[in-house]
Amino acid sequence: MLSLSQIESFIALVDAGSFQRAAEQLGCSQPHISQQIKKLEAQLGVHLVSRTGGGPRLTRDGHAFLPNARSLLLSASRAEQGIRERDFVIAASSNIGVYLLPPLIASFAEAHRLRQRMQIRIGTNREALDRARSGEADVALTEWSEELHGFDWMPWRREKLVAIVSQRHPFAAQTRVKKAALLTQHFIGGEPGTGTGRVLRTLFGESMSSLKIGLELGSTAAVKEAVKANLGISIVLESSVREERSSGSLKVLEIEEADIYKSLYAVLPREVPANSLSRAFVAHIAQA
Amino acid sequence: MLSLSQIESFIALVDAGSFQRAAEQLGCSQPHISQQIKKLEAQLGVHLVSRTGGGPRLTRDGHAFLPNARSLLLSASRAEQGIRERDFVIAASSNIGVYLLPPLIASFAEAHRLRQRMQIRIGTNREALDRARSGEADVALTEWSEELHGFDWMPWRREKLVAIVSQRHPFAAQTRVKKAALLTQHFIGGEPGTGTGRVLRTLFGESMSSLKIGLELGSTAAVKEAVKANLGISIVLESSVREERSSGSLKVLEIEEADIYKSLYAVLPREVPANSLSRAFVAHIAQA
DNA sequence: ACACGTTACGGCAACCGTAAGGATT
DNA sequence: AATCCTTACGGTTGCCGTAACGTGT
Repeated sequence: MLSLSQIESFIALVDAGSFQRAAEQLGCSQPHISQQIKKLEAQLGVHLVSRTGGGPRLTRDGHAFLPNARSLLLSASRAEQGIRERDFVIAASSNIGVYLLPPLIASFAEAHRLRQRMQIRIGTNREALDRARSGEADVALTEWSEELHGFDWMPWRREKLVAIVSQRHPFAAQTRVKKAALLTQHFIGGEPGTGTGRVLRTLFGESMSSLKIGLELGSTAAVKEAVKANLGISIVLESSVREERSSGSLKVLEIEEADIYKSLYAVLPREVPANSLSRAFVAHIAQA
Repeated sequence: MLSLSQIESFIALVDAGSFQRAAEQLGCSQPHISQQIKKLEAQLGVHLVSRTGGGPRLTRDGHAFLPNARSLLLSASRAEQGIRERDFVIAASSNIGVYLLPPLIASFAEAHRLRQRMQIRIGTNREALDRARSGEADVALTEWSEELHGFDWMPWRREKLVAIVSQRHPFAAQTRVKKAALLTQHFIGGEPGTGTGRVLRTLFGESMSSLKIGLELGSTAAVKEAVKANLGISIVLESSVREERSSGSLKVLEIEEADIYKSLYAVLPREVPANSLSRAFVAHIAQA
């Protein structure tokens, strides 16, 4: 196995033009350079430098090896650097990533004078969790969580859920709606596994089965469009319809008899130290 | 300083999916893998893998490091390979490279069943020597040589020198020319430092100064064209005008009173072992 | 209880320094 | 004689094995 310190000695020797100066350059003794080069030559099975007077001279083999040696040392330092300059990656469900994250990221980056670049990976809740699990992301922000060995998961916000209907819907004139009334309507579901189903289950309990789910769509954006087209009603995060509420393109109804909230979770590897950026980020969004 | 064997352990760990299998794969003990990874992590200042049950899992840092680690190991093996597959490089003066070398190379490659590729670097004699000296070439073939510390130089052929004149030249009808007659003609010189000057000096001795050198051109090809244009006469290697002699575009005259020859030299580093390809090549061209 | 990784420990080799010995100018 | 590299030598370090110990399923 080649050794990088031997390569380093070789490069230093070439650049310095003598064993002595190479030793000074690397801050070691001169015989050490001799040994390193000798080891390297033994390893490669060829002579790299000729020492026959008038200073060391690269042999043909040495010349052939030199560019490879340089690039090897370079990629080594790049590999070492790279790990400290890697981006900070947040995996989020689309709801969170689209509607909640942008301002949080902005304030976090400003508060921490962040020099690192940040990336957001938006996907389903499942994908976000998998990204944290596989190490592809530093932290996952999801709408539900589960026990994962080696991972901490903590709620960082409670988001209010509201019912939405189109302007032409019978409920459009109301600002509130009774729980029971929802059961009479065609219901449009969003991304499977967002946890909304769980919330509904706790909300409706036994009567859950009488809920008429007409459409199951892949994203909140799709759900909103379907509701605008008056295909049914839905329940979404309040913050995801802020825009439509003020423009009036959707009617937003508070659900009576029960404030229903969905907790949002942050998931990150347990071994991440308390003073890490990941933990700081979670702390930041939890208090924002 | 990063160590390649640590990187190797890391890659093996990732690929094998467990410390034990990585150890088997590398043929070492399992605790050794633990240590290597731990060292590597200490070196980088980050955790690369998380061991919290269910098999090792790459952390975010581990993921970021992985591609760099792979490429590092790859370039290391390439650097090691590369030196064994390097081309065999011959530096030659243009006369030799152009007029003598091609058939020699062909017969050498055939005789040795050469798997290596060969390269020829054609230049001046000075450049050829410098290329051998710097290690850019395995061997230099020149028309003269000098004492170089650490280098062997040996004559490998005596090439006959002949005078050339144009078809319209007064000497064109002759097949031989007297030494003294050359002094009456305008003389065209070739590449400076080819050694022809030295040959002429031994040929003419004291009368050298009466030689009328009209043109000093950069290459033998240029000299031949100038002679064809009847701008003067010249003295060149016999083998460099074989073509023109048979086509009649130049008249070739033997020089009377003295067979004049130029010795051709092979120069190669002294440390090159006797069983090397370089030595074999020199031996081959010397007896061809 | 079992599988898997870590820690503890010991022998041995390799590292890397100082000091002495060639070789070349 | 001076300069530069190599060789010789010794102390320390670190490698890498076996064996015992944690830890999580």
